[in-house]
Amino acid sequence: MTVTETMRVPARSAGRDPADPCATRAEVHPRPDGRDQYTISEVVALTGLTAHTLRWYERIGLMAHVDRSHTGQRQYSNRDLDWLKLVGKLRLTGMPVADMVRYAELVRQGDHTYAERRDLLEATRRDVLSRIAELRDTLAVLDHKINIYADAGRASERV
Amino acid sequence: MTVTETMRVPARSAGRDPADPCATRAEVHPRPDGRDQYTISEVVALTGLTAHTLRWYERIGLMAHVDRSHTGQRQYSNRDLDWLKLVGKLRLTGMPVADMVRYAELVRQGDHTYAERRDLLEATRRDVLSRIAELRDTLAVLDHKINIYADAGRASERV
DNA sequence: TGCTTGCTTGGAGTGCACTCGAAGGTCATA
DNA sequence: TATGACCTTCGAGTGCACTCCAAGCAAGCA
Repeated sequence: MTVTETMRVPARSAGRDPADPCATRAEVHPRPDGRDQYTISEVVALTGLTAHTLRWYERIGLMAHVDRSHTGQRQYSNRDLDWLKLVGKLRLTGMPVADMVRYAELVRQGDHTYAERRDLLEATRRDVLSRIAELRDTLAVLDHKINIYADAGRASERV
Repeated sequence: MTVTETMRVPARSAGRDPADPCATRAEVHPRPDGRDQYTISEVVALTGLTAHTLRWYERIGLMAHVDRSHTGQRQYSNRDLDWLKLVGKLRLTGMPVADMVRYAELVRQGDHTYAERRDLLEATRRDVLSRIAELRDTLAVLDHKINIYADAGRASERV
């Protein structure tokens, strides 16, 4: 992978708009080494997503435009990483990408969309709760079946 | 929908092979009205699947061949309905259709596949457990975000 | 007798979420 | 200076799980 640690000084791009696109304010979690610039391959290693998928996320508007170096290469910030972490969680809930894009748009539109964002998140929360209930139910069915097979196994041993 | 209640006498097909394809033995749950024959549109109503999907399930081997009337129309049994219910549960776990087909094949192959079926089910069980854990985790993130928006809302009220 | 409804078939089409390929630019090291 | 690693773009391709279509048969009804 080689991940050449260039670590240039934040040219002028680190000072992003304080009402930033894709993270809830005051929620940026700096990574242990204190850096705030990551190449796409570093983000690949950190998130488990592919570089293709990261570029695609940006193309469809699921991520705000990522900073570029003077040669045009992407430089992801801690804020971007936080956003990707949230996206990862939302993806696990089965939320369609289109809905996540909608949420990203709301974030980009600024503070006056708080209520709508909250509604969206609360609807998702309800979804997650019912998915958990479904899975519990499925677990019960699975356990029932597994027991049947276990009993059958024991019965055939006794023969 | 019209579901013409023909209710013919089980011509000769109800007496299926006791080592039946797609249900664990002694697990047929008769429906309240005591019937054991359903047209495809009745099954659509009972399962929420489309007729297209039901035919497709049969085509790909996710269901054993369904009985036909003398005119070639499908007649689903209670056993088929039980199987569809299990498939529905497995589908909720995110199990790929190909894996469900594999399980259906094992069922069709008879009793000597019990151990393998059980392994498959236990692997699925582990998956379900970890999905539940993931969803709980996501729930925590969601609650955290929702609280932030709620606080922001209260703060702006106070202004 | 014709019309409508509901069913049959095989094959083609759809939507989603990636996933890949081709052509080309930049940079550090041999 | 050239080799290789890494990046860029846009457009096309993939795999999954359906979903639909066209042509045609059977049964009930005016």
